[in-house]
Amino acid sequence: MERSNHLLDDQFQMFETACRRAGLRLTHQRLEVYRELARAEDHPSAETLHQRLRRSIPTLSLDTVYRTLATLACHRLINKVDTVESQARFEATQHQHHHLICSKCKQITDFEWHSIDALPLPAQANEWGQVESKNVVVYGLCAHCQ
Amino acid sequence: MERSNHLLDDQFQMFETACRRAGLRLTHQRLEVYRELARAEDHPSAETLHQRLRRSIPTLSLDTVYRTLATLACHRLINKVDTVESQARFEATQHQHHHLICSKCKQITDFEWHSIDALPLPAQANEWGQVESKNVVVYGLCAHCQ
DNA sequence: CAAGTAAATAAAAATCATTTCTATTTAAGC
DNA sequence: GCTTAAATAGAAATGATTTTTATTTACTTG
Ligand SMILES: [Mn+2]
Ligand SMILES: [Mn+2]
Ligand SMILES: [Zn+2]
Ligand SMILES: [Zn+2]
Repeated sequence: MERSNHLLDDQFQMFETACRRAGLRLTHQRLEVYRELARAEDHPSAETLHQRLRRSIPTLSLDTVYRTLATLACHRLINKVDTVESQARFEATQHQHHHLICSKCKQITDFEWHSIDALPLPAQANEWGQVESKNVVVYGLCAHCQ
Repeated sequence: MERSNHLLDDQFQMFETACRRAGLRLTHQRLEVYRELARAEDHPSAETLHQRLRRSIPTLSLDTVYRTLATLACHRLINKVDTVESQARFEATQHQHHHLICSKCKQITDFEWHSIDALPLPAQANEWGQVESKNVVVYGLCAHCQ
């Protein structure tokens, strides 16, 4: 289930290019925050990411993690995930997918649903405005929490 | 587009019954918080609701609004809406629907999509655990913000 | 490959959203 | 009406995130 290093390297190359295009400097911290998020499969919060990164960059400050995540989300290089939780959660992947969220343990799991992706929105939605994204959020109890 | 007073009255009767069943006291504040939320069509935050309610109940405290919303959400009498925003937003309606969220003005609009409601989730989701809810969140720019 | 410069960082303080604490009030059962 | 546990108001505390400021650093230009 884990993405290959090769694919991650590709993603990382694209990230550096995208930063340059966006006029964002390639700082050590920024690269490492992105790399850690890209490696993660659990939609970590800023705090979680900070804890993980401290092992390799002990001086990294939490506000830098927050600032970096905000900057990257603003440039659409990462996504802030919709949840009902107090801590915001993030992901680096750009592939179209949806979320299963456990009401109990708050774990967020990706899933694919191509028939939805292909289905056009109802007329009401198109009249509303210009659609940018369309995602399904499923709540429930994961197998582990039942 | 506004719900009739008759329907609101019905909803309100059901709310009182549900509170009794849940062992929740029918306090003036609780009834008014619910009534104000049921009347609202804009998925207000706790703060917004508090501002509106202060007109009629000047002594109502903000923490009571927060506490009440948390209690009612816990008993499934209202919903906390999934968003990427910092302030939590709420709705009283229980009918199955989905959300259009404007990335700019953050306005949340309801829409219906019956073909999705009827469509079974992919196998991957059913293996994940016990599903409780399934909602679509659409981001984009509303007509007004374009 | 040195400056020069604007952007980014670390650390601390501030702010915003929400929760907790405590004394007081009140709904509901008797 | 009286009792009692639940709910409220107001204040203080907490948790998450943002802002401020002085310092450092990536990238430009000569
Ligand atoms: Mn995801
Ligand atoms: Mn709604
Ligand atoms: Zn779980
Ligand atoms: Zn808008």
